[in-house]
Amino acid sequence: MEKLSIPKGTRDFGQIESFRRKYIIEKIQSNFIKYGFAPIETPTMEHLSVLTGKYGDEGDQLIFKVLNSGDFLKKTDCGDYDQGAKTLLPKIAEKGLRYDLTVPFARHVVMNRHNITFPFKRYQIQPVWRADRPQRGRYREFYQCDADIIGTRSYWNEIELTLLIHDVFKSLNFDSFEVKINHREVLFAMAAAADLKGKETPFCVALDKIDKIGTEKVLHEISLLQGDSEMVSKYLEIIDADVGKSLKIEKLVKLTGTSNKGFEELNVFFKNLDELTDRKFNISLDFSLARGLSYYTGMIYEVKPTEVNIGSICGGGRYDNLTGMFGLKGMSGIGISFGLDRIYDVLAASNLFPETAKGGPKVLITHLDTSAFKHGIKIIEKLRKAGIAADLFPDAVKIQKQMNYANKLAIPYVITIGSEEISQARYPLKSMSTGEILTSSVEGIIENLKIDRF
RNA sequence: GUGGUUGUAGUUCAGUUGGUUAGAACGCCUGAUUGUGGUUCAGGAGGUCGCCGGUUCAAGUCCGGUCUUCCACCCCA
Repeated sequence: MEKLSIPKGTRDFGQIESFRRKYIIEKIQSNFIKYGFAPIETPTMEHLSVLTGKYGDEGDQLIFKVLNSGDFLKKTDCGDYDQGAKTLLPKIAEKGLRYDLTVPFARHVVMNRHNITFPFKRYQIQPVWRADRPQRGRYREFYQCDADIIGTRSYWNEIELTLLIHDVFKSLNFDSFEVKINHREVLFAMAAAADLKGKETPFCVALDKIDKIGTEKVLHEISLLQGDSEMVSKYLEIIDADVGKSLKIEKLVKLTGTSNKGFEELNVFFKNLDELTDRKFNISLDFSLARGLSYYTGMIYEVKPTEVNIGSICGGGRYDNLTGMFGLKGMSGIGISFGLDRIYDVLAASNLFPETAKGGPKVLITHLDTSAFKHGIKIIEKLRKAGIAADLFPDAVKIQKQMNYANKLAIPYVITIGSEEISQARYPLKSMSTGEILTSSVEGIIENLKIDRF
């Protein structure tokens, strides 16, 4: 028989991993709720017509397609085969696994537009699938945690989501991250002023790589686009300049000779952020930040860990016409997406999971004979009613084995029951870390466990 | 999608220019130890060397394919 395995880029999560993932999800979710978002869920599969064409040609290739059920070759003939995959595909597959949560969300909004009250705030925490080649921090199945506000253009949305980013990472005790801000309109102005109109995308893609490949190579890559290289090298100077945000904006306005609403919105954003909150932020204005997804039209942001090299762990931005792809125009919105799997990797690398994020019982009841086991059932009922995660060792085996079980599972407390305990109704509560034993009534044990006395 | 890389016990890894019965450490199981775990000691189980094919008297070792791992591109959470 073949060796058992799981598909490339997918993973099993053991008990500790699962519990830790739940811990992160719980923190993100409670912050979403605190900020007034309510959940929705969408199906794992969407029609390919919903998914394709929304992520660019590259993206379309990375969508997992679902083969039609039954005889999927029924609608095809030899000619289709000769024409190649592009012709054949729509005839054998009409569904695909969702690639992100934003496009299904847009579809949901358009489908339910008459029942939705705008502005609509929803959050969504579900897995997505990409047929990418796996790498560090890059999986074929991974979770996104999205929060979007759609149907409003208020400057407050940008502020609110920024505060949300702060609060989420704060609640995870994680502070070595940097929030980067930019604006799509500013990028367009930069491209236009450098004679690169119509080549915005390759311009942005090249600019975005500045951290990775350095200014020299970025300059070279952009020079291949045949724009105004001198202008571009001045951009790079401003990007590197160690000056305040408003001055940076001012310099770029002067250089490009244009001042569209992007520049203005950035100014307003930073001014408001300073006025409205005393939260400590590592937040910067980075004119090289581009972000891949093409549907963004306004402010964009990205969160990168500063001490772990794993790419971005959170990103988002404003889009003016997300639902336009499904025929509903004039619906502005803004969204954010936390990458659960990468956040997990970063917290693991930084050793930031609390001891409590491991699950399992808090106390194990061990027993010396069958009557002790039966008595244990009564005790465990009381413990569980009191809300204590408790377990009763299920088999009649030597006490060493039972202790060993508690030890292996890192169960912090053990109660041992024998004939003496039954007759006196007092039980020894042992701390597995210190070895100390406290003997008391069941009520006393419950009290001790609730406050972690020792 | 392009280029490279990895695969031997549950885990981390040895394994010489192809040559008898493939090793270690840790982990696991049993006992020393019939009401209290972690230490120690003694013993034990566990591998068709990723899979398929080829070269050879002989393949864990060489060759081809395939899958997998990780990495660099592309792109991205």
